[in-house]
Amino acid sequence: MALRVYNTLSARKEEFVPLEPGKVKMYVCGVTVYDHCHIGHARANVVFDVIYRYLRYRGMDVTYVRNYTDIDDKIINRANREGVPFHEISERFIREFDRDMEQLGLLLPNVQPKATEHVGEIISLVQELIDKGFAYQAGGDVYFCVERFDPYLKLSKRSLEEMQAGARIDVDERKRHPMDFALWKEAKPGEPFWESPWGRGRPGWHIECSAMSMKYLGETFDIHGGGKDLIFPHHENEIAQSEAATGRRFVKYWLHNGFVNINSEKMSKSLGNFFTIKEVLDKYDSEVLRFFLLSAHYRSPLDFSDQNLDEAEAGLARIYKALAGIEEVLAGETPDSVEKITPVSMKEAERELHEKSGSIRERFKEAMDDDFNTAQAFGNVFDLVRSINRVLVESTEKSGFIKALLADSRDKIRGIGGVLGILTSEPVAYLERIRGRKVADLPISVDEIERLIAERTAARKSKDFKRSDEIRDALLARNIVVLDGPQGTTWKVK
RNA sequence: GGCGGCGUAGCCAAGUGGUAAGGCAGAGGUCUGCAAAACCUUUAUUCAGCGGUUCAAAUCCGCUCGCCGCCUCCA
Repeated sequence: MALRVYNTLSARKEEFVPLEPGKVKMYVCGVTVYDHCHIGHARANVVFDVIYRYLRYRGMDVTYVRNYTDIDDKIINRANREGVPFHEISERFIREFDRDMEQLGLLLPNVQPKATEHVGEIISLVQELIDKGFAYQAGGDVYFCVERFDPYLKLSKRSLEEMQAGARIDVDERKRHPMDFALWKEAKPGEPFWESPWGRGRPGWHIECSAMSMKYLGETFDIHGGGKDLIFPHHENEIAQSEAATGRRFVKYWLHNGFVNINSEKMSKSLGNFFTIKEVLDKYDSEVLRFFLLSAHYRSPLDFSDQNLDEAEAGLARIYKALAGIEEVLAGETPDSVEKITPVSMKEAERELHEKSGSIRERFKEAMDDDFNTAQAFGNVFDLVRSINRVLVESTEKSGFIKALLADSRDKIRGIGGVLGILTSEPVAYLERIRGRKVADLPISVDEIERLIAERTAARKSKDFKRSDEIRDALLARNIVVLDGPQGTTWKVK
């Protein structure tokens, strides 16, 4: 079965055929480093991280490039506000970005180029556009001439007339057409600058991505990704600059992720309705956030709320609990491969698990091959989790076959988790980590809880259920739920 | 104003022509000293509404209502 991806350019799902068999060249727009990253940035980066992982899982050799735009008006504005050099701002937020992405468990791209380290390439590209008549100098600025590039707006599927009809576009008499955009900007006094054939200035926004993507991936490459809000103008302008310069198709597949919403409204800086990654990770485990971000299809809007995060936490815990249950049964054993064992007979639940475990990889591939349908993939995983739980409870005698079957299921779930960047922890450790995080917010210590539970266990032993229930109620009143099991009593935070 | 998207159970969310995945929450049962957890069963004759095409539609077409996005920096 073939991988199919939704291409913004054609507005339909297409079979994914890399330009060079077995090799994928992928560029994703990173961030302009002038502020902290919010959950919207987290989504974009997690989504493309999963796409990167999945392509590799599918056996492709992927070259993944993600840039830092480290020179831009916003960076300069912030630097002026704080009275520091612009690179102090960009360096600070590159560090912040790197830390956020590391905490989110992202794989590192192969190349993470910075705009300021590619000014030479940018200048050459601008010069080429001027030489070919697609750009013109106006004072110390250089503009791209949109009317000269016929396919302009093919990605966002609009026309120049439509764009101007209701739009508020800054009138700049130096531009030949109101939609012309800057490739190079003249430096105002006090602003950072590079020497160029047009005087001292800096790159415009957009040109850095054309220059860097083509430098590392070639004039034509497979995948270019980013948030939906980059379709216009950023990606549209990248197409114009790149294709005008090379005369060749720039990108084969354009992939765009949907927004994170707050109360159905786009999370954005200007609305002020955003949460930074750091804030959310103070409250939720990074795997919970990843699981949440992947619980909807990447192109759909995703509503961010505490309730939704709590539900994600509960869902992820369900998977981890099943894995913990398997570890408990195996008790460190490594059973033989399940294929090598022929059971004498199978109970209904075992037969079901055998079948579901046997088909899970195929179903995962099917879901992911359909435009990276992670939500569907989770459905399949939960389906398997239910079968695991059933066997854990119903098959009281854990034969070698059952152990092998459980170990096999565990390995497959972890394998899938690896592609999605979740389920990377030891189950018990994860569950304790989550619990510890919650208990830290309660006015009770782990020591005290365990002391009370020990007291209750003693009471139960002597059949003093009144005292035992008193303790349980007292703990419950402080949000601690007591769980009695065959192996003894455990507890969790409500 | 122009262009585009979305509307599936209490909530979240898959499903683009063949008769509604999954998660959370809820109810009943098994288990338990009683609970909880886990498991089992159960919760949408129906996919915003109204028409149309078809043997067959949540899925295709038209209209209406509601929500959102882009057109300005934005993942």
